[in-house]
Amino acid sequence: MAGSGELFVDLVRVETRLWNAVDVRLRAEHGLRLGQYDLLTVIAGRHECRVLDLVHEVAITVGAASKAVDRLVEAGWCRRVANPADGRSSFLELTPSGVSALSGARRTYEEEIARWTSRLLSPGALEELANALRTIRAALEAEQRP
Amino acid sequence: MAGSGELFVDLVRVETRLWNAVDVRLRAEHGLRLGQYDLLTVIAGRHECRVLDLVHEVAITVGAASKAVDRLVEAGWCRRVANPADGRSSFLELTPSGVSALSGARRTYEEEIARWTSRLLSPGALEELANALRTIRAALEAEQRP
DNA sequence: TATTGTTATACTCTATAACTATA
DNA sequence: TATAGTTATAGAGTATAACAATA
Repeated sequence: MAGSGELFVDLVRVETRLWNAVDVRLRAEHGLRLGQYDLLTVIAGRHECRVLDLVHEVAITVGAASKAVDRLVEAGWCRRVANPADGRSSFLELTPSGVSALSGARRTYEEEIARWTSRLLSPGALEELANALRTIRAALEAEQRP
Repeated sequence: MAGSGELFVDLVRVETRLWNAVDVRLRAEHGLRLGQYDLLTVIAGRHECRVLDLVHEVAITVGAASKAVDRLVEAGWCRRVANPADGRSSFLELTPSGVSALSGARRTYEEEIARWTSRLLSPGALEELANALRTIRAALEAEQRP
């Protein structure tokens, strides 16, 4: 049990610094924040994505998600379309501009992450890391699921 | 190179959810936020800790660090003492109340993190994960060093 | 002139909760 | 009554920059 705390500190520091490194490049080269890139990717990857789906996937509050979507809409990358089955919610869809912003940013995103992962670790160590993170993520989401 | 993006998303989700899980328990059981626990640990672990040392260790801005220290002082966990060698900066020190808050919180912190790491992965997988994170952290800090 | 730290502005996110509309 | 989402408040973070004090 001792030592897990150090592991967590390393996890937090890596996440913070890697997030910042990717964010700096996305903002400079594509005018897109990493948080927005993240949301656009979730919207693109779900069939009928609602605000609450973003909340559960990204683990932010409903209010923050609602305002973040406002900013995506304002930037022209996303729109709300009526949900015919439930008048309380809308489905979120990328606009053509959103699709193109996302695909332009993806190259930078993958490249910067690869600099600190696949170019730094052996294929075996990378695979182990990916497996461990998947395992922990699944356990956390199983318990924290609403 | 493809697939590193997924790894990063898992890293971010694990960090967010694990941070939240620990933060909830620390606030409920010890009246301490995880961000404050983190700063107090850094201060406790450095001989003559200045505000700029927090900035470099935790990767926050100078303004945020200065205000965070104000709140630690206000809570009675920390004090600024004059730096005799440099009148521009102070050394940060834990008060007895800060030392006891930290040691009380440490048990909860280690226990909650262990739930999602050492109790979830084999000793070998845990060791691999710790090594990978240490490697990536060292590389990021070497490049981002001020 | 450069460094350390404080302070200020504007924006984003947090927790929390009131509120509307719909199921 | 419960759920989906919007809106509002206060507190804490971000970026950015002006600023004071000291090196």
